[in-house]
Amino acid sequence: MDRPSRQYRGKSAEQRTADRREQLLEAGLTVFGREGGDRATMTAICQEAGLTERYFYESFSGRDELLVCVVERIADEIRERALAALAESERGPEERARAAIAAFVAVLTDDPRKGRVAVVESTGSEPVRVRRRELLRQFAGLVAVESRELWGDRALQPPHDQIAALLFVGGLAELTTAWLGGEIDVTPDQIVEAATRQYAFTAHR
Amino acid sequence: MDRPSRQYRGKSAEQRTADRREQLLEAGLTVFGREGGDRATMTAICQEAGLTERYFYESFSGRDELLVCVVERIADEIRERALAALAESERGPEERARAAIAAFVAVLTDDPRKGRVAVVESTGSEPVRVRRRELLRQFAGLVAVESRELWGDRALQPPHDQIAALLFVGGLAELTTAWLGGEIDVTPDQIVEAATRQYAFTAHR
DNA sequence: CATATCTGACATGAAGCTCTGTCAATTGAC
DNA sequence: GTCAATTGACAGAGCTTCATGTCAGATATG
Repeated sequence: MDRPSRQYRGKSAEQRTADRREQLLEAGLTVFGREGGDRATMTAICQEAGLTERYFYESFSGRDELLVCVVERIADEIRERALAALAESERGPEERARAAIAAFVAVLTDDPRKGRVAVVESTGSEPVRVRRRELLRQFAGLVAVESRELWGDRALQPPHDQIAALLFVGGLAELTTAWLGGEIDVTPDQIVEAATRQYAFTAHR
Repeated sequence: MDRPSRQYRGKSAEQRTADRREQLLEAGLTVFGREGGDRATMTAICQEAGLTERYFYESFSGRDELLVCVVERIADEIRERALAALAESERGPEERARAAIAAFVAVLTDDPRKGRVAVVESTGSEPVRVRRRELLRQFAGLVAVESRELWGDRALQPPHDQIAALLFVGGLAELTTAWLGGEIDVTPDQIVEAATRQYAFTAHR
């Protein structure tokens, strides 16, 4: 009933809980990105985090909830950095698009774990896949809205804008996957260039 | 040492083995497509096929080998029907591309199990994912080769043709996924149309 | 019919994961 | 210093799957 909460190692109960949650998310990103979705078990993540399973349930209901959070944080970062890139960019439509795409690719290349999780492993387990789809649609919507800003009257009308956005986002994901897997010999710049070119064509009429 | 093989229910030992293999592949397609990659266990597949685990090992070394075979058969069918569509089509480059794309989409829509397996579930477990990537690259290469036939001198040079092909194939997969999941309100025709339009633009200079 | 092969149902053990519980050691509050 | 809160290590039950084994009944052959 009462709350026998007190300081421990100079931190409040809330801070400690938050710290452990952060440790678990970080460990989840590491294991998920390194070992893959199959081996990203609660046991493995707890071991990586140096915490007991008990603390897992303190912050998450189970494996899937954590993995979804991991994916979500990456999506947040991509969104933030892409929007920031758009805010900074003041040039023409195509240049603005290029800046946003470059920001997206940069997130995935700066931290390989994030790249693998976001683009490869996020399609593994069902709950994560569902969330991935929602996020992708969200980005597709963002792309569609931004297209209207960029192209004005020449922007596509629904549902053609959604179709174009999905074609664009899916293609970029596949291309990034191939690059992350070392299966195609291209530079991140070439990826950005090709994606920008395609976007510039498909996002308006 | 010797081969105590004989007829059983009017079939030879080889036929019976082949029949069971076929049953398992069919059951694998059904379970894989209905329940998803997580639940497509050997146990479940054997139950669906009405066979014992013993016969599983008769034809496959394990779960992954069967799932890879399932994916491969779908890929074969897509390849065959796409090439057949190209062979029948005698019109211009864009029309030929449309015919091939329509054949691809048709395979996935004629049998929803195949659609889900090929486009959604094939990204689940690692060995299947690896095979999926190989097949996608193969198709991307096919797209690249065909582009050279279609566009001649105006076709892209390596690695730009591979980049364009991956952007195209990945986008088509994502769009098809959204459609199969009922997340976007489009018709197969619209998918074919949008994909054709994009292909016609990105596959040459 | 007699015998060997083939089949399908069931049993079994090993392994991994989830989730709960126990308990000694550490740390902070009084 | 004393005591309660907190932590981390570990044990263990329950579950699912994998992989192999057993065995009675069905089927073909002579």
